[in-house]
Amino acid sequence: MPGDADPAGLRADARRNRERILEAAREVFAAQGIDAPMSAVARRAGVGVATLYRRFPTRTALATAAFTEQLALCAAAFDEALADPDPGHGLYALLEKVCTTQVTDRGFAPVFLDQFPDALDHGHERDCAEEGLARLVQRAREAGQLRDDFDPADITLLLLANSGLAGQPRETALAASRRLLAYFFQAFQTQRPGSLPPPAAMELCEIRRPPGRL
Amino acid sequence: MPGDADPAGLRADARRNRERILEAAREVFAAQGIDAPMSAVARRAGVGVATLYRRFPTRTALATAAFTEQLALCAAAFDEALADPDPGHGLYALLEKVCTTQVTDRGFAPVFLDQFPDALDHGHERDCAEEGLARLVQRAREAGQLRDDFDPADITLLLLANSGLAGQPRETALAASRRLLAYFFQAFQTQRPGSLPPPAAMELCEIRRPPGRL
DNA sequence: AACTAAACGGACGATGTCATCCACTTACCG
DNA sequence: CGGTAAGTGGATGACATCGTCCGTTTAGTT
Repeated sequence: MPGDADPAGLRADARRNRERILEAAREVFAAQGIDAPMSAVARRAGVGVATLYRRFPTRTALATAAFTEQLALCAAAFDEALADPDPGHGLYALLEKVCTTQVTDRGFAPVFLDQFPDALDHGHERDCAEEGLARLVQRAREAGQLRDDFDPADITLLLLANSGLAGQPRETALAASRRLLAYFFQAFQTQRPGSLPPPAAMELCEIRRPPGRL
Repeated sequence: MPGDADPAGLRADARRNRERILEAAREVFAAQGIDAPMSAVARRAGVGVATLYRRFPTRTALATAAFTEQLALCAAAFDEALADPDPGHGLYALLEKVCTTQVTDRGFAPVFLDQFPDALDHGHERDCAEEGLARLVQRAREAGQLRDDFDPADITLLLLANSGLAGQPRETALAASRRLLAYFFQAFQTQRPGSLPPPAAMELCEIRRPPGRL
């Protein structure tokens, strides 16, 4: 993918502008959502649109680069979760981290979901993330911290549900996300007599601009 | 609001076209989301854009009119829930109905949430819907079917979370929604030692085009 | 059948975004 | 310094959608 070509090879001023663009993109995307006008990003960065397009040929390239840091944080949380001796706690901490970011940064959710589970890969082999997640779930289940009929797809379910909270004012969304997570985790732990409806294999990258403004 | 002026006063052909437009709007909105081009609706209805705009001056007017039927169904479910001798069951049935519609009809969620709780009003006095919902919750709690720290705002939370599932393929979304609802209800019923994070008072009508396409 | 007001639909100007082009500027190297 | 390639930014054309205007068609009446 162009746009993330080694920034070290750039001239000093270009590298400076690249950073300003990324910062502007984070701000604008967080505030207006992922499909804010490119020109708005350029204006905020104090550069011309040409500079923006030269550095990041597509919106996707820009968004991906802009949220690399957040993605890295998620990946780190993923590693932590895998390393945590208490798998249930590790899983919870991971999901809390991701949910918080999803709900705080307006534009992050689409980027993240689009890249998921690659997003959590972060230097691991391909498919390692998905596998690691499965392992995390398995360990938590064996530790008696997840009900038997829990399915890894329920993670996806949680993340999608959480993404529905984005767009609320920041504090509200944060509070809502935490309560949602708490509800979910209590349900994840408590086995109940009746069986659950079957899990659905969701296409995470298929997140489409659902709500839209009225 | 114009657009829903008594259709009975219209000429026969105009009334016919009005129906075709509404049907087309339901189809197009369901398929492409609420901000599909107005011209697409007109084309599908087999009328010119002028006809569309004459009948429904704004997108909101069109969307509201198009989903009136679904809104009425929700309102009916609301009445049923209030009448149900088993308040827990009534509440569940109501939410299942709303969640299913939200997830099935792409464009319904924004319209519904924008009108909520008016949407459930349906002939009652203003604020009656919200009050009725509170009563429903209260009754269910007294019947021991809801935990003590359940908050009416958790209904909102559930609806928003469910709206995050829209945009998935129809069958997937349906399955996911049902599983989500099951998880939620188990959590709603099961009191647990630790306390929940506080509920957040969410602005339902503040649903903004969050995800957007990457 | 003839008349008229209602209804129609395509054309059109306005607006906003995208993404490229090109003439000008500037950082870096000798 | 001075040369030059990299970098820049605004102008620009392509494109899509919006919402209105207006000449034409048609339903309903006499």
